Amino acid sequence: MEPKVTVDVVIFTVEDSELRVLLIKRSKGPFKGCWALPGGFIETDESLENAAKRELFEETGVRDVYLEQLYTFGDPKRDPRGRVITIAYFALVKAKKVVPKASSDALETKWFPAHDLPELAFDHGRVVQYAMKRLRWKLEYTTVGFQLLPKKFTLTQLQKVYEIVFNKKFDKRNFRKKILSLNLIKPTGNRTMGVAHRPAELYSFNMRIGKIVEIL
Amino acid sequence: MEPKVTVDVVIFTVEDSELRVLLIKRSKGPFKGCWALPGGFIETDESLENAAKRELFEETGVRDVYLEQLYTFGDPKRDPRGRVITIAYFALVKAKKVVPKASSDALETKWFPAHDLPELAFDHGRVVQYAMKRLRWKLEYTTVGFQLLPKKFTLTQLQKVYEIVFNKKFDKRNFRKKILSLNLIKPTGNRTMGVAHRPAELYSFNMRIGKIVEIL
DNA sequence: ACAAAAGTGTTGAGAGTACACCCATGC
DNA sequence: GCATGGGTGTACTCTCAACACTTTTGT
Repeated sequence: MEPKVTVDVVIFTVEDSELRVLLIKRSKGPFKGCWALPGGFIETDESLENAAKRELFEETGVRDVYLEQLYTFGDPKRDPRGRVITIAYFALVKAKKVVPKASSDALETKWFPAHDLPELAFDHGRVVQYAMKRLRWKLEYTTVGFQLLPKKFTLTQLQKVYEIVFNKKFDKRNFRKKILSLNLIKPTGNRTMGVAHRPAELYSFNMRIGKIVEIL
Repeated sequence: MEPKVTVDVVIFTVEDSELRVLLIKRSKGPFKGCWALPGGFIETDESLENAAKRELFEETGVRDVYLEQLYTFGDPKRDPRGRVITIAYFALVKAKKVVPKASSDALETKWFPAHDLPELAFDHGRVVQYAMKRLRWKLEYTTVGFQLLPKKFTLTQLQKVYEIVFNKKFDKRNFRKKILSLNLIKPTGNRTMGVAHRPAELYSFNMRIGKIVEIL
């Protein structure tokens, strides 16, 4: 008896000073009506990464975002239908690009605050916890954080992303000193406009979009 | 058409000042007669981790060693028989404990130097490369290194493990200062005996066997 | 003028790195 | 007594953390 294989994707974004996860309300199968991670069975002749990209696109309409394999969950009892193994991925998207859509699997698709999730189907609660641990690690030791921001961004926006993910404040001067010393971003010469205070310099990431650097 | 699912285990040890990987010579199926990682199909009602432990025990006769999930490889073309997804694990064992055995899958079981491997079946070459990257990382940021040593060990033995895995020399004084400042090990009061030079203090790991600590 | 966020330097503590000699034992 | 690995301290550099005020804009 062969097991079935699915991919599930933990899709993160930062919006309104909050870390959010995209969930779907299941329209069929076990846990019908329950919130769950977007995902589905892999197709023949489709690599695991492509399956994850396909699921991501079906739920959010975005392509070309940061995506990495997270962990494979295979407890024999994790799905009441029988043996189902899931390869979990995690993705970072820019909030504005996403148009959550309903699909054949989902009655509804919605962003939830990562720190206040509903009960999830299967072992998806554990999967999200694991993804958040990985996200913190990645933000600390690589440049994935830029994936959550638009092409041009202010240092304050960047700092906010870090503060939201780590759920703690950083010192403004130290943060800026550290970031600038890494030579990963450069000022564009443009500034924010129409704000009721001093305008901020807009920076851009030096690397080609999607390139992730380890900063150990 | 459901995919098949296997687990493969990259088993490392350190012996004779060398990092080694355990390989089997395949007795059947594709790549018959070729060297490959130990592994096999998962059984119904067996968790992924238990499947990996079972494979490890079948090939080496050891239990209760360090084992962690590495990555899942699922390229549609990785196995000529059809769609086979493999969940790779990596394990660290103490060389002396292992009695490589032949098994139903293997004509022969042998340790190979990690830096001089033969051509491997499937995509196992890539799997081993990935495992070595993870091993270096783990050794740098956690205490898994102790898994490769006997209960009592000298600081020089410990340093050798690090030098072998990283393939570079460390300064003796700095290494000892660093290790001792972490308070992970304590002197046992015993010393090496019968050596043609000054005997060395034997240390032991503070934590219960198998406990891994992050040292970020 | 006032509210609101942008921007900017210095100091002290701790960690990492480089480096050379004496010690205890077996033969 | 000599060969072999065991064991030890100091000085410099660099990174991280703590800390407060001035600037620019819109209203």
